[in-house]
Amino acid sequence: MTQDLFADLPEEPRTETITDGALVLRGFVSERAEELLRGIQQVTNVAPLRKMQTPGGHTMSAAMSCCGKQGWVTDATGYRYQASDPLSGQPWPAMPEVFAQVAKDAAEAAGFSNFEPDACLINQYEPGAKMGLHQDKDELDYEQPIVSVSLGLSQVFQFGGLKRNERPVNVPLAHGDVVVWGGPSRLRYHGVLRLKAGEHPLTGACRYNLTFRRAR
DNA sequence: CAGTGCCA
DNA sequence: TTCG
Repeated sequence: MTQDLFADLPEEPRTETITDGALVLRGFVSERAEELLRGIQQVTNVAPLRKMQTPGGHTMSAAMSCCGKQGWVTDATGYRYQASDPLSGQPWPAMPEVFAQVAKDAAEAAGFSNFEPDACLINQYEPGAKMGLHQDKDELDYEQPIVSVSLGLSQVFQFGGLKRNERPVNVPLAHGDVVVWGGPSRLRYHGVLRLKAGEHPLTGACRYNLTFRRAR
């Protein structure tokens, strides 16, 4: 007869606090990952991933697309949310059902009830791609949290302070992890370090990040 | 106003 | 590597 040696041990903590109002939900979407990846495929078939230009005239290293009522874009004009894809002039693809559900569930698990995102930014990181420290501040209502889903290769997330000069903490994020931040942490600087080369059985040589926001 | 990039 |  086999004994369950772990039966009496406390369950592995699945939730980690980064700061007040910022949590990592480890493996929160593991079982819905393939469905999420199919959603990414559907969206990017219509609104292709593209590397956008910063207002300063530089090309971002992460390729981006969007779905939902609003999409985040950057070009020479600046950062903004807009309802249409500048590549096609068409509305962004609708947010797949599973996207909205995952975002709501994760926000709820982190203590933010009734989160209804109207924007989902899809970031694709290939080896060498990164995202410098920045604040998400193009949204109207800072009472609404940010929900960030990691799929594929692991990448180091940096979570800093309300000022750029505060040293960020490094948080390695793996496939299936979700980060939720809001409240006093809503405007904290954050970013990701360069992606290291690797292979993931579901995504190959890249990482996807879904960032859910209430833009309006 | 620039800017999730870049330089010193 | 940290800084603005």
